[in-house]
Amino acid sequence: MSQETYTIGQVATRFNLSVSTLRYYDQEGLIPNLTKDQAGIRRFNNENLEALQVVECLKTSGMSIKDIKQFMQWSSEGDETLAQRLTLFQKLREHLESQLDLLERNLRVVDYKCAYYGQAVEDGTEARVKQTGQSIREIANH
Amino acid sequence: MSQETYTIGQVATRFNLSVSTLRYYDQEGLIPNLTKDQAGIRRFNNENLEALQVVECLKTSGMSIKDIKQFMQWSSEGDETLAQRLTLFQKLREHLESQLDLLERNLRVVDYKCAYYGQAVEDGTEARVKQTGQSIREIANH
DNA sequence: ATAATGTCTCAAGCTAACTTGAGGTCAAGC
DNA sequence: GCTTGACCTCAAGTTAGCTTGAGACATTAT
Repeated sequence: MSQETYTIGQVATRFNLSVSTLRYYDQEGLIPNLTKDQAGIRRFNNENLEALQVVECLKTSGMSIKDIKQFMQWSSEGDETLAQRLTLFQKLREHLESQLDLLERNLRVVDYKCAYYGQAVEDGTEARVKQTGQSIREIANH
Repeated sequence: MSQETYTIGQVATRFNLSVSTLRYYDQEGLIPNLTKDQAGIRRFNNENLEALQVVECLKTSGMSIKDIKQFMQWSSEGDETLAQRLTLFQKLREHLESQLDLLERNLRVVDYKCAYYGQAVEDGTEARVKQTGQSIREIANH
């Protein structure tokens, strides 16, 4: 377990976030137990970095800052909130599954569009490929 | 080819969008060739509905209104813009693939969290399951 | 007839998630 | 010793994507 700490600038680089975004997250309570040194400078430790990993996962899964904050609060409230946290992740799993489903359908449509416009560009015109075109719904529904 | 038309309310219901959202889309140029009757009421025909299908696909793939509008404009400019439209869909395909990748990684993390909190709830405490816990990065990277 | 329902425009309002700017501290390098 | 760069706070500004509200017609149900 390393005792090392990192500055906000280092963390920003590592997570590919801006410094002001990190300060905003701190302010919004997404990084529990983040402390400042005697000069008032934020010192990120490993626990903070792990929290940030979770934040990134939740954020890119579509969760709002407010809901992520709620989760972080529950986490710091101990065993009393275990059920809420379980429920949150179960809902998130369902959400992710339907997201994946949607994106896969979209990918099929986009693949078709690539083929369509690929042919059209080859032909120099949309006219021919337009004739044989399928509707989007046909493609999306496999 | 049906000649039928639909009111904004009917379309809103069918697409699960609000009436004001549809008006906003129209205003932003996402629905080419949408016409109004003598009373000034929007009449959606099949072409408009198909455009709306595309809008939904692009939107849920993460494209901005502005970029969707650009695509719709290109579409109505004819064969001169075929190359741009092809490029757009090729980029979108890449975007979708990395989106899918990310969400799949997130799903693995969330699955782990479900198992973690499932056990914790059973135990009545996080203490035990915390011992054996893996780091997020381990899970996300398979 | 009258009231409810659905449509319209146009302008203003709203929320989320940041970003920017002013004004200030501190440590390191020249 | 002074400037540069990284950090700080706090308040205000920004952008996207809608939503809401006021005021007005027109068609349908009672």
